[in-house]
Amino acid sequence: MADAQPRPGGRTARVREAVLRATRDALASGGLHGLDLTAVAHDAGVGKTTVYRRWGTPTALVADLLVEMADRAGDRVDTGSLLGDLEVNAGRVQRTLADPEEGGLYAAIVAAATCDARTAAALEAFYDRRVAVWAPCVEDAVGRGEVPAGTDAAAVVRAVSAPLYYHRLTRTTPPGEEDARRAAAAAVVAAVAGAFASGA
Amino acid sequence: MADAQPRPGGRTARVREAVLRATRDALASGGLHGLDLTAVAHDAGVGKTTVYRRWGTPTALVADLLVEMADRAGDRVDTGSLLGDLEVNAGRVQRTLADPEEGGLYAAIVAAATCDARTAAALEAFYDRRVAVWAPCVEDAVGRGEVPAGTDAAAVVRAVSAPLYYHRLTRTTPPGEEDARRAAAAAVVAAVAGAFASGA
DNA sequence: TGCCTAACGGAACACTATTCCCATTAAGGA
DNA sequence: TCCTTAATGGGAATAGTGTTCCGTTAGGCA
Repeated sequence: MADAQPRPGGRTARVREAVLRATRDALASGGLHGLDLTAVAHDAGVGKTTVYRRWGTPTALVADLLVEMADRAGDRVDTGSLLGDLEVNAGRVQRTLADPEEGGLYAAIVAAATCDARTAAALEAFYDRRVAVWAPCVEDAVGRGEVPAGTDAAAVVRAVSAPLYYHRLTRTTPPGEEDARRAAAAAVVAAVAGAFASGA
Repeated sequence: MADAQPRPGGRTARVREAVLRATRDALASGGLHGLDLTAVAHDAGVGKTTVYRRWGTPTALVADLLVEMADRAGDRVDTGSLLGDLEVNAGRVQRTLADPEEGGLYAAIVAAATCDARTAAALEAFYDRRVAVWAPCVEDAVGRGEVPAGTDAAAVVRAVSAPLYYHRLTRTTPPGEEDARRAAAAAVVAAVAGAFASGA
């Protein structure tokens, strides 16, 4: 997104990395409300003019952070069964959301996306990439005959994350391991029953 | 929450109503970012000092709005089957979230809750009330033998809303009727299979 | 190695959000 | 009906935040 720069050399790259790290820390600890560009610039050790010129608004900063985060998305696993794969996925999502810092970061990013269309587009792209990484689990399950052909793999993957995010965003206690197991189990059962088949 | 006032008579109540209405409109059209207390006061036809004195912050305004919204939560339905009941529920949630104004309002409220603990508590209370209204659908289904005894009714109700909210918050296109049907169907299938049983 | 220019950093500037002050209004009770 | 006082409303003062200017630094290239 911001990589087509005429001079993306050493200093520019270092500044971006430092600013995004400071942005990440600020979001994790103070949420979207605590994202002050002046403070971010100070924590990153760069002039605030630089932050204003290159990003301009808090939400643009979040959008760029999402681009970087997408580059670090973890790989899928292959346990041999859909339930096993999705339990691993659900566990990772649950631990991320339950962690005070990481969970706050994700909540703040979702909040930022509600305030700005570009950030919303970046968030969608971020989850599209994560879903694309895990969708093969479902496709493999189709190949093994675990779930019906025509199953919407992306929908199944999203069905695992959905209750965990919903829990994190609408309740004051974070989701636990039990919630993760339920999320995976419910998604698998529904997928097996054909609830995510495109024709149904 | 703000009802134990020494003099909650006519004027005070009218001011609160007008301010909350203006808050609702501002959130629906401009999101949390567009919630300017001065503008809210002007639109409500009250002095800005009043808004600052009684509420103080945008998130406090949202928290009070949630108290009022909880008082207007719609009733459950009784179609005679769990799937029928939850399809109605899912349809209402989906239409609410897909509506540009209403959907924006809910997204903004979720965003506000990520910024402030009191607002988060109000949001949780709001959904607790809505879940409590619909949980009897699941309990009735247990009574009819549709789903196993020991099923966590609240979890089933939340499982219907979760994918619709997740969709609204993480994607740029709103959830559609097909998503609502899938959400209800998946929740029912999972509940029938015992995925929401407390023991499992 | 040295030039050219993009990118950066510090400080002044402009603007908006918030609070303070005090006159005015209208609940609630005798 | 009148009195007491909580609550409101408008405007000025203040604080805090966002924006811009301009000199300095350091990539990129010959």
